Amino acid sequence: MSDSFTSLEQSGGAGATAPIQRRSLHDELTDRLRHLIVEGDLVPGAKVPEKQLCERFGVSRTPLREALKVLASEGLVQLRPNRGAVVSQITLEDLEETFPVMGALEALSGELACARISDREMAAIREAHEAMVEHYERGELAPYFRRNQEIHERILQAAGNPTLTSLHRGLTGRVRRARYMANMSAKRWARAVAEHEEIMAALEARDGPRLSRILKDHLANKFETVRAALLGSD
Amino acid sequence: MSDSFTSLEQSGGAGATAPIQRRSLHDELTDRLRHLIVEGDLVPGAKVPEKQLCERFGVSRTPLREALKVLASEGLVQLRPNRGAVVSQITLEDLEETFPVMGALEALSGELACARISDREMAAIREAHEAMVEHYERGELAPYFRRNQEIHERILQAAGNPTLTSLHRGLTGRVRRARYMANMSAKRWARAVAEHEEIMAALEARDGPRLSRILKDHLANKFETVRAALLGSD
DNA sequence: ATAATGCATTATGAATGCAATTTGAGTTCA
DNA sequence: TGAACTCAAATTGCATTCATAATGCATTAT
Repeated sequence: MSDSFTSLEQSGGAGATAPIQRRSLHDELTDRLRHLIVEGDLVPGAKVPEKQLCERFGVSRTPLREALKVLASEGLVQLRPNRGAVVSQITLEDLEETFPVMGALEALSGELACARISDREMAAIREAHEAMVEHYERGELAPYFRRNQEIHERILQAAGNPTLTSLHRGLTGRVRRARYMANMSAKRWARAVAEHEEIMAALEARDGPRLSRILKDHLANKFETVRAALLGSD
Repeated sequence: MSDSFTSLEQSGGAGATAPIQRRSLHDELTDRLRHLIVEGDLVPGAKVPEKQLCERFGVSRTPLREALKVLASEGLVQLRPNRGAVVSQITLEDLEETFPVMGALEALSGELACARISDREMAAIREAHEAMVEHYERGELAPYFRRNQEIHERILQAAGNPTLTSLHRGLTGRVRRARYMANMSAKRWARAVAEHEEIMAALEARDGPRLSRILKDHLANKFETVRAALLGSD
């Protein structure tokens, strides 16, 4: 949904002739607030006091409120009339409906990526994959997740469909706040890595339908992992 | 005395005790502007002068500008710093990347709908389908399209996934502005109706995977129709 | 003591004001 | 003629102000 973003970075090689990047305050604020929410600095359910944030960022309420409207349309905050904004909670039910959609989007990304991916992009994904597997073998969870995410993002990128990327990014932002990664059973982790081996195989074979299927299943399993983590079972 | 009091509260029928619902201006404005854009009253490429719209709606610039920020995040307008908003153009390239995504979303909706649809919903879709076919046979294009859209919306609804519905609605809004429906060849029209027969068959058989496939193909064909209409060929 | 009421305080929704930027007509100069 | 410049008018971005609704607290009644 940040299409307005791409339109900004249009012309200009580097250097003295490059247009001066001037972002409007509301745009900058939207990004910063989104970051605060997605990264968990503003916890779900917390009120979003305008005055306090205005002082923190040194701006007036006008651009801040504009930013809140946008974040509300993204589903990250809820605006209660005359009662201010709260960081929206993410429930298990939300995840239950979000993951299938992400699965469908990723499945499409796999199909498109197989048709369009360049050797350079393929190499980058292969590299990220191998780094991820190393982290797995060393039991390094956080770096594993970063690489994991990188791989999925790169496949999205390779698909070359900004609309698709944008929708997916929005859902990722919502889901990431669930912070489920802490506990994942050894069994589930092994399975995820095995699936990633399949992903690589299908991608390198440019087998779109197969990659599509694997990614969809992969996301479904990921949801099961999340569910288990949130319920404390498994 | 107290009698008349209590009787007021209790007898008041449906509305009397229901919470008074108030909408904020920006919320109302967002909907109205979105409608103006999606329905083509504001043509793509046109500037959106704040002052003029403020007078038209009788509000100040603040809530209007908030609404524009939201519409920009939906991709319906573009905000150029210090230069105001324009209704974003929809290019063939945009459609080319939007339709596959809509296809993926509708495919998912078909799969979910088959698993969850109620008899009542099924009956409503069947009814809309038959009305649509009648319009086809009479060559009534506009009513045909309305019913067509209704069917796809009802399948979405039956899928019972608000996130999915919401993303799909956003894409529909962007696409509808292309106003391609004017000219559709008899051949393409016949094919679309035939596909809808298949959709009904798969749905009534609760065959999720099949419906999923059909819907994806249906959307792909729809894109071809749109492309042909926009290029003036076929 | 507990619950209900009224009032002061605070926060939110929207309008207005002001500085900065863009736009475009009119003018100058090649 | 037309390209470039000047400057007023219009438009936009943001801050400030005003009006209204919500919240917290003291008081009162039960």
